[in-house]
Amino acid sequence: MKLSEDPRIIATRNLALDAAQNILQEEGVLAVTHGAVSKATGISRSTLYRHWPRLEAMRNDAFLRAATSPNFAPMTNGPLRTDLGWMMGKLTTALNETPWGHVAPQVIAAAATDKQARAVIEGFMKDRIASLEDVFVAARARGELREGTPVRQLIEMAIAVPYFRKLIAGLPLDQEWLDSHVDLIYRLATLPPK
Amino acid sequence: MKLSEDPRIIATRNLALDAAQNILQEEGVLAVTHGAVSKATGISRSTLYRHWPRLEAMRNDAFLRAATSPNFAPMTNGPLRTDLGWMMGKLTTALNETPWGHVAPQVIAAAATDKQARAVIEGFMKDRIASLEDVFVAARARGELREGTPVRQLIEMAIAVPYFRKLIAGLPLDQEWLDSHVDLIYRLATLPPK
DNA sequence: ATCGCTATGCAACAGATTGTTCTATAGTGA
DNA sequence: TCACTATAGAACAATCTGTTGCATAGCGAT
Repeated sequence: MKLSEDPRIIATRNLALDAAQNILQEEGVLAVTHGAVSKATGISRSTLYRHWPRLEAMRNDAFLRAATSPNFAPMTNGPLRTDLGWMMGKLTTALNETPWGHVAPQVIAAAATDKQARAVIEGFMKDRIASLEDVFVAARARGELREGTPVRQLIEMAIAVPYFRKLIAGLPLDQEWLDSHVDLIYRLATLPPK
Repeated sequence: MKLSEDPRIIATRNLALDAAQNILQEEGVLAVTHGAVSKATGISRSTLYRHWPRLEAMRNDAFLRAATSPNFAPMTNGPLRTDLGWMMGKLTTALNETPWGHVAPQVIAAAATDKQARAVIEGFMKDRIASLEDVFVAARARGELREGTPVRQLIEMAIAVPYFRKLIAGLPLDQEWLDSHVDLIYRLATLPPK
């Protein structure tokens, strides 16, 4: 058997990372310490040091746990307006209802100095961009997009606004906003040539 | 004379806040402590405690210093495309060349729990939105905008993308990007009715 | 049920950091 | 020159960090 399958290890690890993620989103990266997690969970400090001898590793695991989110398999049956609405709905839900929405600002702040935090963000963004790209590629294959549509730019806009609203401006991502946002992106995508 | 005019106080305060701002952007909010600033500046800890008995106040002063930026007086002579380019250029420059571009992620992360950090962000955003609003209002007065143009939504998009690129995605804000971004916003603003 | 194996809890420790208070020194304005 | 006060520095208890050694309890296998 693999060592990591010992149920005691699993339990300790899960309990610790849940608490770490909590501390991360409520007090910031630097507050995630062996001592703080120990106090929050009842796990003894020495045990936590055994699991994560380097504090950085524990923080990174907390990042990763928060960034892990449900599958983003794109729907590309068309029409574009429908696919777009579905994908943006998924993205909005992830920001609204998973820990990522709360932890992301902390990870972003940590990315200034922490390579692993930056890697977490880049991986996350790459996924989102790829999902939307699939939607646009399928739309183009169906002939819904004219030549020269700035797909990358549209994708960036589609993602930037909800992130900006949620993480930076502190504005809600509700259904009404979502509809008008998707509508604007869609109109931009199907704009006649200049 | 006012106590605060003693040159020793001014000097100590400036030196300390410069260092605090530096630590803020490089190591995060929680790293800004009396001890860290003392070590960075040579100012003795006891002096720093005299200036800011509460650590929170020192951090907030560091936030404010970073968020203070050059005047954003809008240019509203028209045409809209020109005004828009000018304003977005100012916003981009501020993100690229002032401390705000580096400190903002830390302030945003701190805003999760720190009311003053949130106030700093909200004030900053309100300024930016108001500046762009002036541009659109002037354009409407000149008859450049049709009725029903979703100005608030356009402003949000205009601001969201550069913030997203710079703070979240880690992408550059160069001239080429700026031109195509302004172009897209302009086309959206002057879109024919559905 | 028993027996190795090992993860955990607990206590102890040095070193660093924090918040506080005191005194001596040095810069300030009159 | 003189009174005032900001600063530096030292000392202190309290807390936090990183590490180690040992006893206990849970695990899988026989």
